Amino acid sequence: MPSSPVPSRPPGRASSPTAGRIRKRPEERREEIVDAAAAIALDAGMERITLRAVAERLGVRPGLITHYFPAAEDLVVEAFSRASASERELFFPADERTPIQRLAHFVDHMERGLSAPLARLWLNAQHLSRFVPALDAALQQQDALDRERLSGILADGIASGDFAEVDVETASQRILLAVDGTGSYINSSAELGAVRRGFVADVAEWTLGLEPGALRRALG
Amino acid sequence: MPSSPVPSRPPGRASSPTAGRIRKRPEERREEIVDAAAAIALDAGMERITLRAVAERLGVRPGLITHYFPAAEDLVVEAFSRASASERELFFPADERTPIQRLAHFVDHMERGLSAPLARLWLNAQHLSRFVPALDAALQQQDALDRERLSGILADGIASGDFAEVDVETASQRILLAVDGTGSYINSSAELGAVRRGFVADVAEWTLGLEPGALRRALG
DNA sequence: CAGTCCATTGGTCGTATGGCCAATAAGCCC
DNA sequence: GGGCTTATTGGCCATACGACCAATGGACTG
Repeated sequence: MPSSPVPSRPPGRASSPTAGRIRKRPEERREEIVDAAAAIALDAGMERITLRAVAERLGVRPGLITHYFPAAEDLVVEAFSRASASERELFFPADERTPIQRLAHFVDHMERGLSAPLARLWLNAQHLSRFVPALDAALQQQDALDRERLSGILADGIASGDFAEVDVETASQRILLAVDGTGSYINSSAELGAVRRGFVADVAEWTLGLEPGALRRALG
Repeated sequence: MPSSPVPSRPPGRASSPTAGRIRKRPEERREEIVDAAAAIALDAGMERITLRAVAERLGVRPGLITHYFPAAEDLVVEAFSRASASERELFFPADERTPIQRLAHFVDHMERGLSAPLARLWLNAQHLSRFVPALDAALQQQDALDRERLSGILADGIASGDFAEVDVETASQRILLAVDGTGSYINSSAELGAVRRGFVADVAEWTLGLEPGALRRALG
């Protein structure tokens, strides 16, 4: 995710103490920092976003991170939003399939565990927002975006007659509640049973008036 | 929760540097420590269980906590198990009501938000178990106990004809998945809408073949 | 080419953590 | 009552964190 994996250091040895100083445009550097923090959040957890960790990943001194984010907490929040937004695209492909196929893709993506990093991040943020009000706000925002996307699919499906004429807002909230319920086990080492694996699909079919198995069959 | 809130210090001023040294039976002291840690976990979060915080709550020196828990992490795990187990009793009253009433009580207890501390603790543990394998194990154990309790109610209800003849294991897992989904919003400042508030009841009624509203009516 | 701005560095400070250890004293046993 | 076990203390250490600041030097402007 970081736009430049490691800043190319001029001659000298790899970690030469006299390593060259690379000056970048503020916007570019800021992007780099947020990207690095988002990457850390995804694969090590948000509490691992420290000035030192981010700086090291970028081959830069910790003070520089402080320069861009005087309050480290703000970086954490921004990193979450970025990581969350970028992962969302994997869930909701912007192609032109039918509503039921798009919903099936969404459900399937999760049953296969392809969203594990995002699920972990989500759980992480849900807990951490207990201590970081700004993160709570960012979480609500990202949640609203998800609900919006899902509601769009559901509305299309109801219009096309694929789904029963249920309240879109209720249905999307229920499905996302099922997603959260399933996701809350993401860090568990227990084997994933059929009930948990199929919960989102079951809830979706129940609340949308589909016959059991309809989503799985829609994958084609 | 701590059996003795603050150890009575002999004469002298409250925080006298020459405060008396109180020697307790190891088992008793150990209980005290776990209780204090559990209390901290419930109202401040498990990451706030530190040697110093626990020691201060007991009016004792941090080194004493280390004496009983050479690895602080073990205290965290034990504190979680204790807090979780003690809160469980509030959910599953051991009285002699009908299955549907017991289930209704369980659902109602949550809709009213009476289980907020436990929900927060649960979310806390679900996230933290990512980094603490022993906590993951404890979490699975507590989860199994919950499922056992709930399954007992469901089995009774099916036997009595109150619930449809569904698979008990599937039903209890689904209901607890709904609980987890709802609980994942416990730290959100967003107002709790009707959909989220009623999700557990809706899922329970759906999966147990009850008519909508049956649980709410069973409260009497 | 000289001057200015500010991105970047290197270093320091205060705080908090878990862990370790020797000294102390409380209470039990003989 | 004397001695022994060990619960408890007080102190120290290494580490990691966020924050702050003066000095440096890269790049742009005139």
